Amino acid sequence: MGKLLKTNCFACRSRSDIFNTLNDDQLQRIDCEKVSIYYKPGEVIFKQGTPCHSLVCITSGLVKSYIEHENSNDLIFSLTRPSNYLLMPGAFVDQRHHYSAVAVEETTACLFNIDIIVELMKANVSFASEFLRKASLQTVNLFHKISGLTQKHIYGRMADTILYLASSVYNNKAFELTISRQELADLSGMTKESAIRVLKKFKDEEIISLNGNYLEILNQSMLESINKNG
Amino acid sequence: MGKLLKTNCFACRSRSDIFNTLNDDQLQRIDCEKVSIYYKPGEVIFKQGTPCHSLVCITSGLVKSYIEHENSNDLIFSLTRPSNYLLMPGAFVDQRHHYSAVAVEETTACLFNIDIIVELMKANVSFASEFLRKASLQTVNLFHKISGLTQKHIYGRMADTILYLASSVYNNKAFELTISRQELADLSGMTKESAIRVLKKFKDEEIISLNGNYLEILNQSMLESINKNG
DNA sequence: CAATTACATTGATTCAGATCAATGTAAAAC
DNA sequence: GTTTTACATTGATCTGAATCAATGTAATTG
Repeated sequence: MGKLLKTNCFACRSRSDIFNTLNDDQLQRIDCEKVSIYYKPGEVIFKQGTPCHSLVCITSGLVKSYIEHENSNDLIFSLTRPSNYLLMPGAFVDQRHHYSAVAVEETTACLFNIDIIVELMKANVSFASEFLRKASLQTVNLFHKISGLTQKHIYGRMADTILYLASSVYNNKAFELTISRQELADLSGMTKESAIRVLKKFKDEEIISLNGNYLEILNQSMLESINKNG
Repeated sequence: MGKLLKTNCFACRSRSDIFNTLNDDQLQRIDCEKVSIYYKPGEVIFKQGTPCHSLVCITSGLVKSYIEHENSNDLIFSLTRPSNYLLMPGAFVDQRHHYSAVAVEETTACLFNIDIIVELMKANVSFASEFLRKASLQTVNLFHKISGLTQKHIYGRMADTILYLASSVYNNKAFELTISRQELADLSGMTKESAIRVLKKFKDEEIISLNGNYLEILNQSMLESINKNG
């Protein structure tokens, strides 16, 4: 599970902006300490319920973060691209992961021991407040997710997912999906069958075009309206 | 909306434990700066979408925190008792409240300007890390809430709510409800009518007793089992 | 290249829980 | 003490989305 890689924090193009607050000595410290790992699609980065040791920064690829349920579908609450890291609120509560993280595409990530991160937060106030800012952003996003899941119907939820993919994951109105229909469903809090039916409806109404995994938003404003009202 | 009260942080019996990390000078600072307010049941403490200026510490009473939806029911994600404060992730993101807070019982609260809180976090590492710990706990609780809302049926969700009320709100297996049936429903992510029907079923099955607003848990283990599996 | 395996699609059916519609109850206001 | 108003309860009906059941399609494997 994961192949070791050689990397350098100073030259890193996928460095998370929270590390910009560190001075050279501090950056040196995490550079020495870090472990860089390669994951194949489908490989587990960490699993819900397990002890939480490391801060994970994604340096290439795509990762899904999801809440696991015993006899029910997973709920993906976030897809993470390079320069972002996987937040671990459990690190400050019960030292357990409260969700699972799995590579969706080929992924590389740097792991930093959480004790060193805590140490740096104590030594560097800007680093700590940047960290709190990111943690708060995640919480705000969770409020948004709860809101969507409880208030909206499947059409609105899928519209939200498509807009999220275009704006935050593939950064384009047209993209080749690297996630499955099941994952599209898990992102939208519905079953695979419902996801397929909703996508078909959007296609029939020429809101999107979809051929295999190639998706293009044809009517953005309609999609936004469905997201808001449906 | 709210009557001014005279209080003292040093002698306060309802002081949040995050303030225990402060030295006397720092405590003096927040004591001088704070504003203490009385709220009647139903009064708004802050409203979703409005600018976020203050950290709110509850010193007596009970407060509901809920996500508002335009044409749909509210979703209460937390009830807050004294010694706890209302977290405001928006303060570090977009300076907006992402949920509303309303007094359920007669409530008093102390408001601290967020700038002073941020200043103290910079001056006092323990205070900052205690703050991050509380924020992380809230996030973990939100994961739990999402999980329950998407995975469980109404019986499991109401069982969760009753157990939450007994363990974290009224601190007793038997209690006089100070929240309405609608609020019970908003806590459990269902309609008022469904909440009433579920409560009736629990009563018929002698899992709880319920007379008016007096609720008693008769079969705790059954309730836990429904919470887990239903 | 046939066979296995994983993923995608479509239709038929079911059901949990919402909505709609009264009616009951009790506290507060005049 | 009657009226108003808010909250609680119950039953009937409806419906969105899940589940169940095939079948289709494409990629991988021996």
